[in-house]
Amino acid sequence: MTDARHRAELERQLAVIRTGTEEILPEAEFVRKLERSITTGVPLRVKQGFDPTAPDIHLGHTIGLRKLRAFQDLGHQVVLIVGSYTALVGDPSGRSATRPRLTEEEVRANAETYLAQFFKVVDRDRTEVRWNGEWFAEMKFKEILHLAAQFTVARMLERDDFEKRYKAGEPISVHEFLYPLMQAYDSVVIRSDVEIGATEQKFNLLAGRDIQVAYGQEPQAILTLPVLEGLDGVRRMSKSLGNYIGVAEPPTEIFGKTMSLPDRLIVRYFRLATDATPTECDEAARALADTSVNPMTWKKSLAHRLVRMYHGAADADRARDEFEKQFSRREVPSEMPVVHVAPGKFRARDLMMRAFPDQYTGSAAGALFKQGAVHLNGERVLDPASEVELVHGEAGAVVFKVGRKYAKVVGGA
RNA sequence: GGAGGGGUUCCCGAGCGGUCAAAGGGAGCAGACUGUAAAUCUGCCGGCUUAGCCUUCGAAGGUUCGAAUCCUUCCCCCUCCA
Repeated sequence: MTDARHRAELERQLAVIRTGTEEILPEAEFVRKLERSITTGVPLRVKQGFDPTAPDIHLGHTIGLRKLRAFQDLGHQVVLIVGSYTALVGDPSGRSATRPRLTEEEVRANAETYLAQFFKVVDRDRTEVRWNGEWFAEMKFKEILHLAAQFTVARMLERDDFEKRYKAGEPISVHEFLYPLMQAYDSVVIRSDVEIGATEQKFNLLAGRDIQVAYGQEPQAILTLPVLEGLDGVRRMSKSLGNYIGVAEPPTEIFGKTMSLPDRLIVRYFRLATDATPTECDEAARALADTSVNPMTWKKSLAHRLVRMYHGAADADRARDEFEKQFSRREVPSEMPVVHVAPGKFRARDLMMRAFPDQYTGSAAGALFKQGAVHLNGERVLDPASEVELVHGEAGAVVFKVGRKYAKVVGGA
């Protein structure tokens, strides 16, 4: 390739990499690395780690994953670190409390679920997967001391989350200080050129640079990605907050959850969580700025797009139809959980609790009746003690609606 | 090692011998309204065979007719000093 060709290729790659990226640090260093990769034909080693703590991948994670995929499509090498050992510590990032520590079995099971979902976005064939237990399990105490000696307590305490916890009088365990160092050491072992992570990971990512230098390596560049707000529209999307849309969730769930998003997040979701082109995103932004446009139309289009990405176009159409049927036209959904119960006479509350196993306590269920939340075959039932007869067979099935949830009870085995 | 402060229901946080299943806020759930948006109003929000009963206020004992509240021991956290 000629210099001009290299130049053009560099620009092309940078444009892709910068899209939806929060920060590249240090930018000039990154550009040099990329340039060198293009001229020498040696792909960049792009690192991302994850801790197998909460195995479900949600849209918040996909921002990073889609960036990894973009790197792959540009010909670079993705290195995924499974934090089997770091998970035993628990990342203090963004945390106001020490994380619970996991057992090794939990870690393994979580990692498997995670990987299956990870490769829905990232290309398996162009990914090197490494478990960091591979090197940490073997590490000698002397080596740990050497690693720990490369960083000072003052710098550790500069971290916003540590500082806040410290000032607030919250406990910080010594082992939590090891977390950034472990993540940094991963970069040394796999000789990372670039590490990507969410903005809140910035400290950990930067620590990698220092540690790589301490171990005689060229420091990695870091690339941070925005944090996606969850369904409440305020707090970050996370499994523990329960405000997430998981990529492995069924089509109707993804569609429905998307529809419950606050309107102001529509464009942001388009940009960060979908494969819509920048032009398409701009179009959505322009349309939504016009107050005569009903945001619902665009939200449906967002929901459809998200389902299509993870389940395909046919499922996306079905999810939309189902949504319109159930919520716009308030009809009974085509599918709902079915529970089989031996026929007989029941108090309404008891049958309702059978319809939604393990979801309600007797008190809670009784309260829902009194609040008018329970519908039985379309009719509101206020008295939890009213008698319901369940006869055998599909024809005598009873459909419960509690709030927005449906379930069917069929008599018989 | 010394001195002091503190552990309350999902979270924050009040209570400091009976009127406490425990104020208030947040989260959550439900009803009305609606676009499963926002805002607003209302109700629920430990459990149960629900006019009553049972189990909760770090743990275990004790005092008392009666304890989240008092005493003892223990566990844990924080701050300051070393």
